[in-house]
Amino acid sequence: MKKQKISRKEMKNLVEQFKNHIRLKGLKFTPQREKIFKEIIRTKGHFEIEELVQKIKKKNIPASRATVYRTLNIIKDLGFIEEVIKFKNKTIYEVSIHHHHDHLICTNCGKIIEFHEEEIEKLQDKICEMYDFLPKFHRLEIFGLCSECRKKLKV
Amino acid sequence: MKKQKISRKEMKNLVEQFKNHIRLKGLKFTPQREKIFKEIIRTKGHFEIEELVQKIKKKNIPASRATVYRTLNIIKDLGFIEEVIKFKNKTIYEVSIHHHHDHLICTNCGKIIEFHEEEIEKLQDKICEMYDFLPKFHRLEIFGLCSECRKKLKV
DNA sequence: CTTTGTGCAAAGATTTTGCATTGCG
DNA sequence: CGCAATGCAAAATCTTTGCACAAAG
Repeated sequence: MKKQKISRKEMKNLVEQFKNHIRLKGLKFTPQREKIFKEIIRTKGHFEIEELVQKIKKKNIPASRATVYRTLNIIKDLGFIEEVIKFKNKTIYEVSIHHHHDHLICTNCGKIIEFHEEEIEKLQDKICEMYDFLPKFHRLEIFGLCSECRKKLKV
Repeated sequence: MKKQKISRKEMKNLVEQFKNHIRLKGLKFTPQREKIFKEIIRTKGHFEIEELVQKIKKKNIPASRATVYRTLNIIKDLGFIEEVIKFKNKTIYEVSIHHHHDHLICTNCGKIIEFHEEEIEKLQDKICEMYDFLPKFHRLEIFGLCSECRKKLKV
């Protein structure tokens, strides 16, 4: 799975969106919020809060742990990042806008393989229609053993 | 979605399984473990730890919070309950053996609608084959607005 | 009897919050 | 300027752990 870096233009766009959303809510657009948002967006994939806090500390971005948590919640409420999954005692976030895939998660080594299957997406839409349910996003995770662990464990 | 109660026979069977598994691991089968296990199994669907702790307290089952946590982890390792999902700050467990369905989760009211779609299951198997991945269990969750909240919010 | 389990309270880990101060709009 | 955001440290949650005692096998 190739991860192309997000373009400068794309990022600018997203930050603009974020700014608008934040202002619409009567909140303020601060340097901290901008930088935290950018850090998150750059995470193409999954991330943990602690990881983010460390990254921010390392880059000398002036934002306290409390601010990171608070900002994270705002960004979540605005829908830029997705609800959390918890696996093996680690809480993992995902960036919604990058999330056009589902996951195979190895319960042995923790590896996450991404995939995308259009047919499944279609079936999901069908189900939502059946239940008159308006989907915002979804996640599909299959837990099991990856190829390597299978060999190692001989199963 | 109808929830038939688990039969006495079924329960006995499961407890027996649990006992065997636990002994195979060189662990001991204690009254606390049995009772906690039964409480969990009776939960046809989703449950939170705190809920379980309270239920146990209310029923005067002699098991401390620590024992509940410890037992929960054993039961999880043995595969009777599934990895955790975290949504809206609540950590939710699921009983694997009851879990033959997927979920529509309303992000507004928190309602959980269960569904099962054989086609999706088949497609998942196909994908696992493609990646030489051995599936143990999966979860598919679609987040969005349920019929009622749609009407209420007029979307 | 030996080894593991239990309860308790304390320690860890993670996330939230009160308050004085700073800074966006 | 006024109201919201920030930083800090303290508080609130959630979960694990050390230790002395109890109980399973």
